[in-house]
Amino acid sequence: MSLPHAILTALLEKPSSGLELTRRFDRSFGYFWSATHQQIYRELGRLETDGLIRALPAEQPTRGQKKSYEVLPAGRAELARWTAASQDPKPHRDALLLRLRAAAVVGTAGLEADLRRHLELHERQLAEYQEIEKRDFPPGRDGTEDRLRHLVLQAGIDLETFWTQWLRRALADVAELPDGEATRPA
Amino acid sequence: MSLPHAILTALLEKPSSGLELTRRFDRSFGYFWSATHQQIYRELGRLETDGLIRALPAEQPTRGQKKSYEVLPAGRAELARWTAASQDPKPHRDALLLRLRAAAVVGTAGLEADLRRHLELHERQLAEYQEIEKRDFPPGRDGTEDRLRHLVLQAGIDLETFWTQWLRRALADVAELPDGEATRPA
DNA sequence: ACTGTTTATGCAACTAGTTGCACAAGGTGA
DNA sequence: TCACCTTGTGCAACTAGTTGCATAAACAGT
Repeated sequence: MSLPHAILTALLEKPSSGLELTRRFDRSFGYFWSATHQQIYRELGRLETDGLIRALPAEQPTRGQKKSYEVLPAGRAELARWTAASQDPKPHRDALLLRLRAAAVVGTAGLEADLRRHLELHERQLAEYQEIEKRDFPPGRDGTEDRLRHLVLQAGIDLETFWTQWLRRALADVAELPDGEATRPA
Repeated sequence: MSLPHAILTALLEKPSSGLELTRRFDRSFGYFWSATHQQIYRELGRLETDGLIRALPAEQPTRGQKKSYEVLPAGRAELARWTAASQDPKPHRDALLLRLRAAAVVGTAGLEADLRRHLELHERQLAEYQEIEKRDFPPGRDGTEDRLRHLVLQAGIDLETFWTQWLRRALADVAELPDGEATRPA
C-alpha cells in the first residue's frame, strides 16, 4: 500500500504529468520505489477520485495532451499520516540468491554469465547514482530536506557498492568450482 | 514466478511437509525468499498436480496428518532449467527509504522511534545469521554446495550489516534535525 | 498528403502475494 | 469428559504488481 504515497511524495517535490512521473520513477526515484506507467496512471486516477490530488488542466484534457497533477491539502495530510505511522518491514525476496542456492543442488550451468551480467548492471547503476550525488549534493549544502534525501541516495549507493563487491566475490568463487551439470548427481 | 522453484530447492535439500517448509521459509530460507504457509500449501498442490513433486503418504492423508513431499525427476529438471536461464533483476521497493524521502517534505514526526525499531530488528537478524554461520559453516569445510550456500548466507550477513550501519547513521542525522511537523510548511 | 515514429494516456486481463478464516487431530488440565 | 490450546492443512477473497495492447496527437521524412 505504498504506491499512492510514493506518488504523493513525488508530486509534492514537483507537480508532474503521468509521463514525467514515469520518468522520475525510472530514474532517481527508482532506487527505492519503482512503478510502471500503467500503475502510475491508474493510481493517479484513484488519487484524483479520492480528492487527494487534482489536475492542473492547461487546455482541454483530451488524449495526447499532457495533464499535470498537484497535491491537495487532503493528500498532504494523508502522506503525513502514513509517514508518521510505524510499519513492519516487508519480507524480501531475491531471485539471484535463490538461484545460487538452487545451483548448489542442480548445478551451476549458465550461472557465471548471468552473474557477470548482474555485475555490469549494478556497476552501471552505481555510476549513475554517483553522478546524481555529484550533481545534486555538492558538499556544503545541508538543509533538512537535502540531508534526508542525501541519506536515501547514500543507501542506494551503498547497496549498489555492496552488490558489486558481493558479485565479484561470487564470480571468483564460482570460477574455481567443478561446474558439472549437477553437483550432486540425480 | 519463483516460489515454485524456491519450494523445489527446499525439497531437494530435504523432503518436508507443508509445515516444515513453512518453518524453513521463516528461518534460514527467509533471507532470500519468504512465503506464508498459505502460499506454500497452495503451491505444493500445484506442483503435485503438475507432476513435479509427490507426497510420501505414511498412513492416511487426512486432515491433521503430516504429509511430506519429495521432488520427482521432472521437478529437478524444471529447477535445473530455471536455474540455468538468465533472468532480469526485479525492481526493488523499500518502504523505509520512501518514508524518509516523504519525511523530507511532510516532516519527521514519529520517524526516529521507527528507525530505532528497524535497527533492532536488523541487529537481531544479523546476530541470528552469524549464529547460523558459526553452526553450519565452520572453517575448513568447502564442498561445492557448502561454498555456494555460504556465499548466499554471506550476502544475508553483509546486507544486515549494511542496514544496521546505515540506520545508525540515519538516526544520528535525524537526531540533529529541527524535527518540526513539516520541514517545508504547507 | 501519407506513412511511420515518438510522446502521452489509458484499459483489461493476468499473476503473485496477503489476509482472514475454517477445520481436523492430538494433547493438557480441571 | 469437556473445554481449551497447539499443530497442521487448507480455501476464498482481496490487494498489488505485471503484461499486453489500444488510442490519440504531434512531428518528421518523402
